[in-house]
Amino acid sequence: MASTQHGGRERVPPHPDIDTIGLQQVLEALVDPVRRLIVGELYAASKALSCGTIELPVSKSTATHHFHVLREAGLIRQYYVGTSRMNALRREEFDESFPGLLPALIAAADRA
Amino acid sequence: MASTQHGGRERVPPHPDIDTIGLQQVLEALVDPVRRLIVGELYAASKALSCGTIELPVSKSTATHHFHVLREAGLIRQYYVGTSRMNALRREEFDESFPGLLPALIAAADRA
DNA sequence: GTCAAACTTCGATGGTCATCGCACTTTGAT
DNA sequence: ATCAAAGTGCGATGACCATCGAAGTTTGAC
Repeated sequence: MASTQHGGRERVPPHPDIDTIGLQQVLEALVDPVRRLIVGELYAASKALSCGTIELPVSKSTATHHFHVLREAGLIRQYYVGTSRMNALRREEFDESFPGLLPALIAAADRA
Repeated sequence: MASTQHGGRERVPPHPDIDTIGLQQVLEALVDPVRRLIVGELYAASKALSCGTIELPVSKSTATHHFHVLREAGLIRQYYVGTSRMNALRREEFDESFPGLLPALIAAADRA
């Protein structure tokens, strides 16, 4: 009865324009260590990774929440491949709006 | 009866070594907009400012709390001059431990 | 010594957020 | 058509934190 082929909600919610995102939102996203872990993995991989590929110290539902926050903050792009949800860092776009921020954070994380 | 000339607690608590400070602590400090406002003012002033000099949209007791957090995160140095508590950004020290982070944040804030 | 100025400290309060388990959906394979 | 895999959505819960007012402290001025 229900829609089988994306009749209702889109499978992946819309991604925000980076212009509409403020520093506050970005920092709120990146202040969480689990989310920084995700960003770090995506940064290191330099390619899209499925949610399951990234090992996180939290439950699946919590992980979903974190990916959601990162998407809303303009940090990652998400799309489906089969049953897997892929995540890619919006590296260049983000760098245009917040120059130097991501590299500085990655460097600080690596130094530790 | 009580100590008049710093007999008990020090007037200004000790400042942490920047080496002992992690990225997590720094981000927790800078995620608050009021604290970023303080940092921004100190950055722009390029000199120490008393607490009262910086206009903040919060009560005095809350302001005290924010300065406390910034000090603990290694971002500012505090000392007394008379009854005024002065605050100076630990700009160069901080830059050594977290290169590029402060400039990136200031730039992002200015862009808005 | 008295007073005001400039902060600090203390508790209390309220809101926000990370976390979880469980039920549900969608997809691909058998 | 079944089944397993991969995530999502939904309360509920607990912790943390920004905020305030009121009382206290320290200093400089008169």
